[in-house]
Amino acid sequence: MLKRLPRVVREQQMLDAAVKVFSRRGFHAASMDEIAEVAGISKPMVYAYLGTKDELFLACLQREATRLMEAVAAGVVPTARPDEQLWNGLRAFFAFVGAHRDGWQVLYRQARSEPPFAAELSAMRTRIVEVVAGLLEGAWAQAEANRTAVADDFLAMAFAYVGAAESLADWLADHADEDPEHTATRMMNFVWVGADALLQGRVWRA
Amino acid sequence: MLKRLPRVVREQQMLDAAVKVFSRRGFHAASMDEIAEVAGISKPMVYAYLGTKDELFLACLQREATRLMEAVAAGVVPTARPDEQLWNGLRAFFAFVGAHRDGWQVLYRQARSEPPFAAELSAMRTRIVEVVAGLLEGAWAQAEANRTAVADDFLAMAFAYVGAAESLADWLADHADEDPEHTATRMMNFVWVGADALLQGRVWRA
DNA sequence: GCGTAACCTTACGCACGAGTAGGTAAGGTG
DNA sequence: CACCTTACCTACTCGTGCGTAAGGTTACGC
Repeated sequence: MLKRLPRVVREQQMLDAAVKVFSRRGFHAASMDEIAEVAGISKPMVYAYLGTKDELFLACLQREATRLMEAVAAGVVPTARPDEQLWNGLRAFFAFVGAHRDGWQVLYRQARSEPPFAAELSAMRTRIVEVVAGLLEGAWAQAEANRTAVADDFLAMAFAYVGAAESLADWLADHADEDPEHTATRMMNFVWVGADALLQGRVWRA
Repeated sequence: MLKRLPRVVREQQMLDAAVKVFSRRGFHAASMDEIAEVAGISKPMVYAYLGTKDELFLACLQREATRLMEAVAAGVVPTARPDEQLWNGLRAFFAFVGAHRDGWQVLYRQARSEPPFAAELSAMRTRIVEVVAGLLEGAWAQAEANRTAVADDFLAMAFAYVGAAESLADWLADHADEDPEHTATRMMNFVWVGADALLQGRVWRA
């Protein structure tokens, strides 16, 4: 109607629309018709450019994931101390989520429960968990702790921390007034103080 | 064909089947036909006893939630020290998840992403978060800390801990060889050692 | 200016699955 | 034994939404 636009532009518009609709409705309840309408284009164009509904969702997921990863990577200084790396990473992470509440709250949560995409998401999550586990292991080595630890221990711990971060990201997504910086501080506090105490050999016993 | 069974029995069979199918396929991909088939009964019976698909799912959710709550409540001794209450609660929680991997992994994760049920689940979650926040506040009061804290701080912290626990529950659901007791120990360690250090006034600074 | 390739549309086919109509048989109760 | 209530079935209707066929229109190279 208004203008004929080049493919790359339309594709981004479609992805924007798709993210918005998927996030509002959930994967199944979202209809290709609505996505097309929100994108201001007709349905066959969506199929022509981005493929089937599954492929479209995957494309959304990958775009958002890439952006998130890049945002975090951009915030981190690889030469800094482990705790500062963590701090910078968390700041970038929560800032991103705060700015993309839609994208976060639903794409990641959504993908998790849809069997076809769960694997994809799980793989990304695993990469993050491994990075965090690496940081922990680095800090552990520096602390010259006298206890022994297995790789699985770091992994499980990292797993828990990532879960906590995701949970706080949800909190953030729901509390419009919460400052992402503040959320990052909360997280940093209990992660690092807790981890630090643990690494120094303090253990809880029944 | 085989036997005519009383209503209550059939209802439980149907719920069992529904949980299994919902967990395997996800809410939308699960068909009422398959649920009926797994339950060894015809579809109209499901409608007659448990109502529409939404109502059926809700019934599953509520049954599982109730069981979980009861399992945890049964494990906790209300007169014990806060850390022991937490320990007992966590043990019961992970034991339950370990024994009901199906129910957990999918019902809760599933419900979260389906708009019609998200509210229900969110309410349950909030109740748990508040209990944990209460425990933290109790411990805080006992520690006679000299810093000030707001209710929101405890809530956010509890939120993060619950997220971490859920994350470890997923880990447990995926690692058939992991012992629930061990998972509970992991959790207890970093929650309590971390919280303890925090409550004693140790704070991380940039 | 004219072909052709890229952009874009309307209008459909078709499968799948929620929910129902209408009917059969079992087993208890008088 | 007549009855009625409860358990149970087969066989449909019908909406919804994915994916596509077939055709129109604008821009750009030559």
